Amino acid sequence: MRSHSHTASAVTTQSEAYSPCENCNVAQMSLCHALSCEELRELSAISTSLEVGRGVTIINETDSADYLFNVTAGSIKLFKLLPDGRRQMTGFLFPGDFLGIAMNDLYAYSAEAIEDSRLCRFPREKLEGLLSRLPQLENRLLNMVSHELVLAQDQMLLLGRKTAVEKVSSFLITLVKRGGESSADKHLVPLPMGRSDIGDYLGLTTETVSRTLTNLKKQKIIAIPSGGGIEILDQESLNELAEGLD
Amino acid sequence: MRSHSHTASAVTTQSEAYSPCENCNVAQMSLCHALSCEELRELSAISTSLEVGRGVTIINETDSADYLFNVTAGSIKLFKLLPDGRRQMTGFLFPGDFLGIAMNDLYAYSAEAIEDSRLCRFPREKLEGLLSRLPQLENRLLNMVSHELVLAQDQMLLLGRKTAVEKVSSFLITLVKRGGESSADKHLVPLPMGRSDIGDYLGLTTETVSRTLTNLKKQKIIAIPSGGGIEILDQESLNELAEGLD
DNA sequence: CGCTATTTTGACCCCGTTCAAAACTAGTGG
DNA sequence: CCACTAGTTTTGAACGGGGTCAAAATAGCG
Repeated sequence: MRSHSHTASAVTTQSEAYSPCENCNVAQMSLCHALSCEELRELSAISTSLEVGRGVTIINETDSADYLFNVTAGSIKLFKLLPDGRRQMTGFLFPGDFLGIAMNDLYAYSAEAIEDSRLCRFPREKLEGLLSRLPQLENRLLNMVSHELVLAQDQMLLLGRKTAVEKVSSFLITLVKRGGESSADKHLVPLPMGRSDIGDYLGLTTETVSRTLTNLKKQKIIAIPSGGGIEILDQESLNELAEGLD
Repeated sequence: MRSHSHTASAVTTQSEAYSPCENCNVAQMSLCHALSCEELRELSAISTSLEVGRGVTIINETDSADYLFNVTAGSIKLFKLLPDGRRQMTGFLFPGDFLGIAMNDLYAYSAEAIEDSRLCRFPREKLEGLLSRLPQLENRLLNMVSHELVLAQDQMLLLGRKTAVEKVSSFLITLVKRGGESSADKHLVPLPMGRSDIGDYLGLTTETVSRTLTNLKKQKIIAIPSGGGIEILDQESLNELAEGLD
């Protein structure tokens, strides 16, 4: 039905380098959080840093799940496909997030770089060996996965029960919350992904996302500056729209 | 808008008894899986067995998340609500499943017994103490949460991109897979929850669920015997319908 | 600037919702 | 065993939010 053919070049085009954990910019938010120096050394010993260009496929749904990843720069999209090409985004990842969750040793989703990105890669087998020896690390991973699960449940509520406006408003709000610290002006939200990606994340079509954004713009709740991103003009209204309070 | 007012009696009506872990019927599928005798003894020391009647609320979204639970008998529904009453089921639980995932020490969803059920309850604080001393247990929990996350992602695909027939067919198939071992005749699936619960799980209305089931019945793919449950007559067709292959 | 991909806008349509009523089902008590 | 009630499920008819298809506008880029 629809085609998403960016996956042409498969899992290649990845330049490797010695893992620079010492000056990692996301250590506080990533897997590595709350590890001792010694533990961090052990973890860094099994990790590889790699860069991927925009549009490059990092993992493929149903491929053998040999690695776990931690995003250190850029942004990544996760998605699942139906046989006829319909696509559902299961998440957008930013620095500090991890990916590679598996089911029966197979990846549960595909992942692709939205823009040029950098990742930290851990061989699953070696990491699991470490997990059994470093309870801190395992606990950290448990917390991260639990957090993911809670977000997934929020997304179910959104997908199953919210209207188009509510979906788009909710989406903008989560982006604001995420990029909170990083951006100087908290009200200008970067939008590295395209309308079609957003649609597939919210269970809408590209057209509906576009129409809804234009409506919000007409109501002076947001502004859409050329050059990408969305400016939040009326966060209060947006919050209410997101929860269906009018 | 809509009301779901079974929650009248809050978290009461729970008869407590000394935890009978020794003859637990779900030890192999639950948290307790893969623990040594000694570890099991420690776990059972902090657990309380409790029974809840049909319709009783076990936990409430946004309540302080003081306990984790393991279902040992019956069936439980998990859900989230929007301010105006719209409801999204985030899961149905059966013996062996656990609940109590939290976000900032608050439960992320409400839970209610679909039928008379039994649960094993663990105080979160004590359990977390155990986790740091029993890596086996923490690993087990990590695996269970990861599994939940994968299922949640499947559900996102369903909610965001599948049609009504595809949703209902997928739902029936997951029920078949779950109750696989327990039921003598694999083709008779028990349906303890009502149509409205199913609707709120699939992002549909009661009416659409009903209509879709009647259609499947007319096509001789399922049968709806009086006395509850659904009989799968043509699993092959159901599988194809679930993936949109026609 | 011209070429391509993405986004926006417009017109029409359909799947699932909504609203309403009828048919079941399960208790409860005479 | 039937009558009565209350809840749930099914069926029907009409509507509408978001999808589909198509074309115009805009952005990105060599």
